[in-house]
Amino acid sequence: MSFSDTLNELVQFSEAELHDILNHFTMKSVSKNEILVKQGEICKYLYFVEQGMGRSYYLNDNQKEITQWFFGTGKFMSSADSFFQKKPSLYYLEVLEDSVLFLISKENLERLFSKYPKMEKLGRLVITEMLTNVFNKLNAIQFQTARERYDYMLAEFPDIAYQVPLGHIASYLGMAQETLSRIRSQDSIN
Amino acid sequence: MSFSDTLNELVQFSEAELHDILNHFTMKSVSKNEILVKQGEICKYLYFVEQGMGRSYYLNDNQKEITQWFFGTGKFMSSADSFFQKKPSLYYLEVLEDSVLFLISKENLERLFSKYPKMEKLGRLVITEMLTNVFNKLNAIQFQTARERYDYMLAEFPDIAYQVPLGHIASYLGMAQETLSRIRSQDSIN
DNA sequence: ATTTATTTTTGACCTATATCAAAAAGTGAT
DNA sequence: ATCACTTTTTGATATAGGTCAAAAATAAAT
Repeated sequence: MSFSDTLNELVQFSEAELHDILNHFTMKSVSKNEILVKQGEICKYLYFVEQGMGRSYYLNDNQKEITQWFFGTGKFMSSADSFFQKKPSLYYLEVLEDSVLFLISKENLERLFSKYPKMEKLGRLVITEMLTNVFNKLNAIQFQTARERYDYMLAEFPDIAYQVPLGHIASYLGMAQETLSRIRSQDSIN
Repeated sequence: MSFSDTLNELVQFSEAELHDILNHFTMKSVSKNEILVKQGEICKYLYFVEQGMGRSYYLNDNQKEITQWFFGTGKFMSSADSFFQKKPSLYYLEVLEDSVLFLISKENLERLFSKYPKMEKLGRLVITEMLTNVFNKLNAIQFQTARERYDYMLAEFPDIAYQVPLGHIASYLGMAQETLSRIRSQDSIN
């Protein structure tokens, strides 16, 4: 589903509105492993993943990368707090495969917000959906076994689960990568 | 800090605006252990905790209560997804001590949103703050020891940590209540 | 095509924390 | 003040999953 379809599904826009809104975004092709934002930098753009996927991650005390979130095709990707509050980002934002993104600056987004009240609603929808998803992950992580967490991953990100390095998924799920490897090998037996 | 002070701190309002906004809310006193929303019901109101505290929780497969979030004085409390999307709530909302709340229906809130664009901004601020907090908890839970999680709790909810039953905190932190009890008894030795 | 680097798998061992059970402490109601 | 009920603590035991180390499989580079 294209960007404009996604927008239109969330809130009904006219052709002209949609056209104008699209014009506030910039399309960008980025290649695999490109870093969009570094920890400590301000996240200047909100991205829409038209095609491809990305992740956010941080470095823990042992400098190990911990994946915080995956952003698949059709999702908005950003370091939300950094973007909206103009604070240094706690996370890296990385593209995991060659991707096409639409990006918008905070200033332009604000312009859209004031021009189209419906955009405010769209913003609220997108961010509450994100909040719900994060709570879901929290519930999965909080009390479930490694096996169950992986099942959650398969359900939540079926497209992503098989396309990114094992280690990224393991850290996302809060387990050692050896554990995830063992879980997967169990699966392939049955 | 009172409700109007909190609003004013997030976004600057005039006296008249503030007065009008306040008028869209209803003040309500609720007593300890009162349930505001049950799992499966639609959460009809957004609450501001003027005084007191509450929590959201759900029942796991063994019918055990799992605390999902604490809402202290000065915070907005709701089952966000249910409230904004009018979907059945996945969570109970409970008041943990005699409290004073300001509540508003979705319809009234929408009215405020369209009347005061600044309210939209406030809404965005509140919800991105929530999102940040949930991500923080996720990071704490994902890879930290029971001891470290409890430290996170003390840092994040210092007021709440000593005022609610141990079991609520343990489930919030994703550990057995026996474990939390042992952590605390370690503390009191030193 | 080889070599080099990266990622995944497998094995052995260990530890943090869960679970089960029972005692102790605390709280509320009559 | 006593009884009933709830919450917290303590002890003993079990286990899921972490850690360390090395081998195997993949992928990337020359």
